[in-house]
Amino acid sequence: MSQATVSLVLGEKWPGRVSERTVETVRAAARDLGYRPNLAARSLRLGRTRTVLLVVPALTTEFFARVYTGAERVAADNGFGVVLYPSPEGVGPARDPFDSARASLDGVIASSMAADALVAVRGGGLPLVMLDSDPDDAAAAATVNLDIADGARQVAEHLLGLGHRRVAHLAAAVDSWTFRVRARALAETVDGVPGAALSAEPAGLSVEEGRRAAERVLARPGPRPTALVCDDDILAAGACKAARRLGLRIPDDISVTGFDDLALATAVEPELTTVRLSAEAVGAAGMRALMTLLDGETPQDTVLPVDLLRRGSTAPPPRL
Amino acid sequence: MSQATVSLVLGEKWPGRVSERTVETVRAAARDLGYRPNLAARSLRLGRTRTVLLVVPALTTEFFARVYTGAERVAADNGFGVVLYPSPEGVGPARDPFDSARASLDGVIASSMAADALVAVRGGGLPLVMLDSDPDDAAAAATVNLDIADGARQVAEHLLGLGHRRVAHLAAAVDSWTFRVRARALAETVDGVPGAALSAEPAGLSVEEGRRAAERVLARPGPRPTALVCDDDILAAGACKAARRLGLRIPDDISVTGFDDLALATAVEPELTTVRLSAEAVGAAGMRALMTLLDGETPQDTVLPVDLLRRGSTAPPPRL
DNA sequence: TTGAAAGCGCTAACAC
DNA sequence: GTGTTAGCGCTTTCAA
Repeated sequence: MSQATVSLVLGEKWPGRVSERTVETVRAAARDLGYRPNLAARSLRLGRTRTVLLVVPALTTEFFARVYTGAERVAADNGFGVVLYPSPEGVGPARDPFDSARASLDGVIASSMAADALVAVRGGGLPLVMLDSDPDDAAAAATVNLDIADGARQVAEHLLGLGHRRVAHLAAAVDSWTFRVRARALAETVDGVPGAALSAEPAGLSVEEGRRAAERVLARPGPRPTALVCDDDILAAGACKAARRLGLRIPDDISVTGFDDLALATAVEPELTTVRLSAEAVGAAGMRALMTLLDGETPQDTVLPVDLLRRGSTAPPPRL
Repeated sequence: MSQATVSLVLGEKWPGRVSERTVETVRAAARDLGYRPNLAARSLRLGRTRTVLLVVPALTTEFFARVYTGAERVAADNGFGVVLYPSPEGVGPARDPFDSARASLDGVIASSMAADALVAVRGGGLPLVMLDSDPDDAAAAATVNLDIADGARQVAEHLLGLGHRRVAHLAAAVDSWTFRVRARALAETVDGVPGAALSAEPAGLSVEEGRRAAERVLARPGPRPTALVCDDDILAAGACKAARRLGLRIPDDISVTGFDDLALATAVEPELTTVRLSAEAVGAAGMRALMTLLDGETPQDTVLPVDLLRRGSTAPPPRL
């Protein structure tokens, strides 16, 4: 029995070339011997690795863990593996993502938030799908976005509809497309209502920094905002803590909104009004786009819808 | 210039065999050409892949995302890559982890909670490090544990010291060593104090299920427990919600404790008294043990210390 | 100090 | 319908 025959059978390329009887023999032998193909050899021969790199800013945020989960599922369905490159937070020289990924790669999916790693990724010359990033960016063969602008608009309209006129935006202190979009859509919507005013305050992406930013906002001279729009749920949790420390009740005295709908959003009291972003869908759509690309076709840019979840942290502003 | 010379230089095996001048020439050329060694070929030749599989129950829980982060850091320092196998939650046939990992593997690190995947892992014949699992388990060449028993004891002593005598345990409905240890240590400590009683209530690992379990506990006939010990912070967040729905104040009417010290623990109000488990340290120690194993040495079993963080969710029980 | 050559395990083209 | 063979890119042994 030759190697070639075995390869044909195990690669499901035998119909019309190998007899049924031989096929059975091969399969039985493979099973009995516990045969496992050597992936390194296969990769070497084929020049493809069936491995994809996913570049995310950090895994410890539930959001990107979910993105990974969605991406991994689709990859597995296509016989691909996913290697993660969590771009190092803060200081320290970013390791070369292509070196860190011990495997050779067939393609890359990258979040726009993993800014540090992007330069290297762009230079990689590999098929690239960008997540949640500027669709006009020429580097990516495809982009998968959430309709973040619509989400921000829905938040603003919800709040304005409740009667809020002084809104403060706790804006993520991260220079990334997704946060710029939030700020712009929010500003446009609020500006569209006479007498409504928006202020912004930058905040690092943690509960603690969210709390401090909210305290700065609430300590400002002049009339206090009646609603705090936060760039994500973590910030919103921090904002709630700040409000409570100052003796303000949520939502009676002040409304708070988040983004993402993390587990956190329903763990806090009151539950957060937030914009649900389906992180798993982002990961899955990103991987699907990359698979299309690897098949030599051109994937469509995807924009995934988002919904506003009205929960307990928003209400009409207090009467004067 | 031959392949061999280049290989020697790039593999840092040249001293005494290649002239300094040639070394420089090779390095310059490699840089100019942007040469990247083909890992598949190297793996094929060496029979080792410098890739490790990390088996975790789910990434979307912050805890295991942190374990990955710690493991990945140590792996990268040793020139290894990490492939994740998040064992499928709930139903569905578990894919073969060795198939899912597209690379061939040099070793495996597995959490005891990823029960489904374990059978396949054990059969792999690869060096295996188990995380947070029974040290008597013979399958693993090494175990890395947290001193969970000590954590549970500290929680119990803290509560007993505050004067609590009726304690309920919201026990994770997962059959895993780590949770059995918590239950046992808690029971032993409470039993050591005359007049103190412990009851247990199983709960799925989510805020919602934690809330329901706590509601069951608090609705039981007879005197209400004055403290709720929860197997993790997520459950504790649910328990807090249950208490509040019943009009109980935390910690005045009832104390609540968690485990893990997730971001959630300080996001809720009041902040949770909890046992800090350093998930990153677990991942890092696990990877270090595996590296030792791959060097042909025998790693020590590791037990990492834990600390009780006393925060706002515990206080003396209400006076009768 | 450098080069030539073998071979890791696989797949695909081609010969039988 | 099956077998033979070349060669993917690398490391290592051995010869020059």
